[in-house]
Amino acid sequence: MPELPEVETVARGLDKRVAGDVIDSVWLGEKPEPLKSPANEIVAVLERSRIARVRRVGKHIVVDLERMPRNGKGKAHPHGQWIIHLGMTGRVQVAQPKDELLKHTHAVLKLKSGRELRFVDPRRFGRLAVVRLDAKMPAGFAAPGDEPLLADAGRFIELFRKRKTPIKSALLNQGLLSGVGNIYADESLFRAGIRPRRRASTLTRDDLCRLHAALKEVLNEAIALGGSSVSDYVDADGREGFFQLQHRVYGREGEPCLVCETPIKRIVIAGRSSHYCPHCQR
DNA sequence: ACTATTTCCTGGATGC
DNA sequence: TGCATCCAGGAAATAG
Repeated sequence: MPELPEVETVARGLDKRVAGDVIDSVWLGEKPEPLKSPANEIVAVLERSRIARVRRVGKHIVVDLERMPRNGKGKAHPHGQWIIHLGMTGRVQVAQPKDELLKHTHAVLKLKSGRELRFVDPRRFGRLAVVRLDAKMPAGFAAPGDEPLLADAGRFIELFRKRKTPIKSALLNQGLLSGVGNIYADESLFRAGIRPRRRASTLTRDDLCRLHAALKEVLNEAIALGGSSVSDYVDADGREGFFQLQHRVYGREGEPCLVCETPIKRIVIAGRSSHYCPHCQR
């Protein structure tokens, strides 16, 4: 499932492949479409726009769009953004028109280069939206929380120290940090030696410092390996990531802890399965 | 202002 | 083999 490292991988892959291309036309699937903006608004912002850049913000893919001046001369100017949230099973494909249309394809963008960008999402948890860059929204889309890789230890402590909720829930709260999901929350808590049910406010500054370091470490390692391919995640080129091979607790219920051989436990916190080592994590 | 719970959605796994 | 049921989970909505 796409969390920060997977979305980063997809965004980098898309940027490499489609930056500079122009969106000629847009097809959106039948209702109910997984949209956040009205369909006509999405079409209006995307069509005839040039893709300046594709990047990640939190768990969102942000496609920065430009328009040429009406007379076609002069410099392109920032115009809007296409925001993609992959949800659980969302994928963005770069395809050729002759390529078979996958079931659950909800959007197809025809590009000037002849290729197509396709949004496919069987489970429909993904969302598409557009932002117009204007006086009301000059800076465009912003995630509600801090970027985990940019927040320093002081900021990290400030975000969590007063929360009475379990630290696992706090890590998943996108309003605090944007981009951490179930896998990387569990993996960072294991590396920091902290039980997922511990109330955030009971953690010492040292605990939070260790967690901050562990989270950055695990996210960076995962990005380096192209993310985790569990469920059906693949990147923009259809390649799987390899970080699932590095998982120490996620999905390992009953298997021996890699440090002390105690069986890994699975509990449910806020409706999410949470994996930890009862011996190594306190 | 927080926190906890429910809901959305479908494919794959499981059980009888 | 076939059908029913359960489960996965990000985030919005709802309830407390």
